[in-house]
Amino acid sequence: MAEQPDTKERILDAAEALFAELGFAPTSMRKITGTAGVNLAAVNYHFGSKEELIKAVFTRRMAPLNAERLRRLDALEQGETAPTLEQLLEAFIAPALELSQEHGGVGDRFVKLVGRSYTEHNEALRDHMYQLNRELVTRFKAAFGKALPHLPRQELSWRLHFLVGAVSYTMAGPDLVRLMAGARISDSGNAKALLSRLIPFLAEGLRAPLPADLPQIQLKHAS
Amino acid sequence: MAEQPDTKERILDAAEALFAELGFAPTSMRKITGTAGVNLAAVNYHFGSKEELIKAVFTRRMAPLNAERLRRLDALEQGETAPTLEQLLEAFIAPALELSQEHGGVGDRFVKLVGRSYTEHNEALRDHMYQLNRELVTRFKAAFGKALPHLPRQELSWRLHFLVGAVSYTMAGPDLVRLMAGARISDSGNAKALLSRLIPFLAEGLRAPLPADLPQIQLKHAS
DNA sequence: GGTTGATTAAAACATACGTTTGAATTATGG
DNA sequence: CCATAATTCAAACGTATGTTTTAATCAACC
Repeated sequence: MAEQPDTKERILDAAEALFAELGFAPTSMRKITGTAGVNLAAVNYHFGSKEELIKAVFTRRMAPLNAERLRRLDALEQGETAPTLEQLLEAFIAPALELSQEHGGVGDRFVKLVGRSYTEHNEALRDHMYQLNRELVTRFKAAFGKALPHLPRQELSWRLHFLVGAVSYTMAGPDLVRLMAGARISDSGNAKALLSRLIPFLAEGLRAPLPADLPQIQLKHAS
Repeated sequence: MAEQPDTKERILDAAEALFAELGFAPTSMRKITGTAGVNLAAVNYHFGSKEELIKAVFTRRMAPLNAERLRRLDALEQGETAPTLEQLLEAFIAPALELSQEHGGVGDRFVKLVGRSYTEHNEALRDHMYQLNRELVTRFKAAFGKALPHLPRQELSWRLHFLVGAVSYTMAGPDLVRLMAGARISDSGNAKALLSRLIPFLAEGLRAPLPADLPQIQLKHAS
């Protein structure tokens, strides 16, 4: 009943890199196994199918990433003063940026992949990501709600949606747009700089006054 | 030298819908021509290849969309007072939302598609989109720069990047996240509501104070 | 109204895909 | 050290892909 740490890991590494570079559909089993230096049948043997391999690629890194995010959220919530928006944003974003610098930039591939997964046309993967992120979303949504007590719940949902969009797009977006800004995220110094750029933008966005002309909701105006 | 407006348009319509629903790779020529009710060879005859068809799908609607955006920008810049951030944002976003409601919701498919195109793994398409958006980006970047005179140029680039991310993700993102917020963009009333939600969020984000701890740039502080 | 060029049609092209098979090989446990 | 399970391997499976081909059909023009 062997279980060497070799073949499966090599497949996951190769798949992760190729998925990030090419996308899921254009990444064939032959490219994956060729890059990994293993036999073509190894993927089906170890993972069952290409679809299951895709899920495994995400699971491997998503679980530790979200655990770290929740660990930081716990730390903030155990402090004496209520966490600020900026602190919550850092707890959410920083672990992803740090992951992107691990292993000499290998993690960057995964972060890119995660951002792209949200717009991928793959229902099974979306379901899987939804489950992987379920607790995370619940916890952070509640925390942001406490930090923005005057914001109606539906408004909060939308703003968090915008937030995730800005973050995902920044991490997953085409290099074209990154280059427009003259920097690469994976460069070590720039991760911190990116964080200190994202956080004020998002924090002020979250704090924005309520839209005046929303027809559908009766707002209780805060005095 | 006939040129009936039929076959090519039907192919474009079918391809647009299928690309938005399934993505590029999983949408086969046979699905496209089958949906359009034309012969399999029609795509290669009229467009040359699948790749060229993809480009054509984007070109068809992108050109009028960006023309409308620039028309509104022109109108704002010809006014007596300098355009506000909110006005610029509306000029940029509203035409896309309006397009999404045209033709009984058919345009919604395209708007979704545009958002997704930014994260698609297709270099040729990215180049094509870059060219289609080149003038637009230049003009709006300059306009935002005038509205935010104290913001360093590089900082502006990043914030516009975040902006595009939030907008694209909102329009293209998985229905999962939209449903979380309890609304569908394509519903007619919600487009206006979405606009009045996005604009304050983005405007305040753009107005956010400069990040304090950026090591790499020497800032000229405005008095 | 026949001729020319543009369009459609049916069929086949070669290639690449994900997966399965069955034997060879390796590691494991008694 | 043999038996047994786990893994690797080369090869083939059937299917689906984008594209091309060749003939049939259609429209317009002199």
